[in-house]
Amino acid sequence: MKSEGFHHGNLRAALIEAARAVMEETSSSDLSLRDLARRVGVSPMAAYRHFADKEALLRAVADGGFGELVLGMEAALAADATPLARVLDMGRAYVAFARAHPAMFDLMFAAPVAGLEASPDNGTKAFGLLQGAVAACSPAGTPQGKVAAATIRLWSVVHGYSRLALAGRLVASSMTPAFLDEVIVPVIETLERP
Amino acid sequence: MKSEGFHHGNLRAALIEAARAVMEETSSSDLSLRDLARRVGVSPMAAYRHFADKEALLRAVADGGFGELVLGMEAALAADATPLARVLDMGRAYVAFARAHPAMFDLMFAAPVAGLEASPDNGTKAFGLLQGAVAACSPAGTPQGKVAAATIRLWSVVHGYSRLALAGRLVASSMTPAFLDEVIVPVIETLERP
DNA sequence: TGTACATCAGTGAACGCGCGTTCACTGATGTAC
DNA sequence: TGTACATCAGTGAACGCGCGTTCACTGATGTAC
Repeated sequence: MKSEGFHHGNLRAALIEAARAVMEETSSSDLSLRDLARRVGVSPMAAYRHFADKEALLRAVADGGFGELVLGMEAALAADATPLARVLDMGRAYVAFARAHPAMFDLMFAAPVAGLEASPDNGTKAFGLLQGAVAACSPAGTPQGKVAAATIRLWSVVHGYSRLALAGRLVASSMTPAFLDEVIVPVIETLERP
Repeated sequence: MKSEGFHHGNLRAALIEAARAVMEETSSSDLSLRDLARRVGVSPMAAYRHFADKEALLRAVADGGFGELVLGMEAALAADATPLARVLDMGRAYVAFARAHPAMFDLMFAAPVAGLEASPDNGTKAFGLLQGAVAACSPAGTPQGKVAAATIRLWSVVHGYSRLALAGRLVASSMTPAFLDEVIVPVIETLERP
């Protein structure tokens, strides 16, 4: 039994979870360290035991978001039989994630990330998943550059669609699942072409 | 001769221009009304003579950004002979704008815009330009829904590519003009297909 | 088995800041007569 | 041609707020002997 005393137990996780909760409530990625501490029932300074500064906390929250996105994409991977169906479902999962968690999605791509090659995060993992799925669709012997371009083409289309939807730039009739498929499918069909 | 006295002359335009300048300097879309007033040499309250509140100022700045984007897209339209080349160049212009003015691009798509159908802005105009260019590529008699999907497909790909680049999610080799073309061109080729 | 003590994980007050906006105001401008 | 006066476009001080972070600190924990 965990005592409810001086020591919190798992403050790090609790802060990250609080951040997630705030974003769901407010649909905004504006987070305040003080507010998170308040919600967890801890003094503002307690956060500094677990994170160097606010920026580090936010990066941890964002990485958690990417982790969740990866789970969704992996589920899509597992659910389908053909490579093309897998890619389509991954794209759908990507957009579904963005629309279900708009503030988190915002945070994940908010700050320009530096040194990503040196220390890959869950975002890198998500990209890797997509790249693998795209490669599986490409004819044997397709040059690596073509696969890279196809991956970014697909990522761009689902990412851009997500952001336009969240920014309120798409009318309602452009946000149905059927319409999304109409947007994505022709891009996927470019994968098999020589 | 404009007196340098009590009255500023064109404070509204000056504030918008200051916002633009701050964003170029800082590469951030974090703007403070007080800071803009300070730069223009005016008291913070003077801004309220021209804008209802900070939000309204930001919307005006963003609309100016969309206006500039429209200019770039119109230049692309005028510069090419074939419908397909026009669309490609518009896509290039879109990405070039985003990369040249990252903070402005951020601001333009920052807040979810409401009531866009009731009062269209320059963003709507940009979308209209793209839609027209896409329609010009489509075979005669292509149903309106197909044109709409194709437009959003293209918009999504250039928008998503821009954002991924700005977020630091693309490696350097994926950000060359040639690579961008490799990303866009297959999407444009989907336009002519039945 | 008991206890001294290093370490861990918090507290709490305070600092300094800059923000958006309110309020009541005043100097400059231009127009009607 | 001169002037009264409404309107326009600013001023300037203040409010109340919440923020990230500093500093010095203390209570809880667990381990070596």
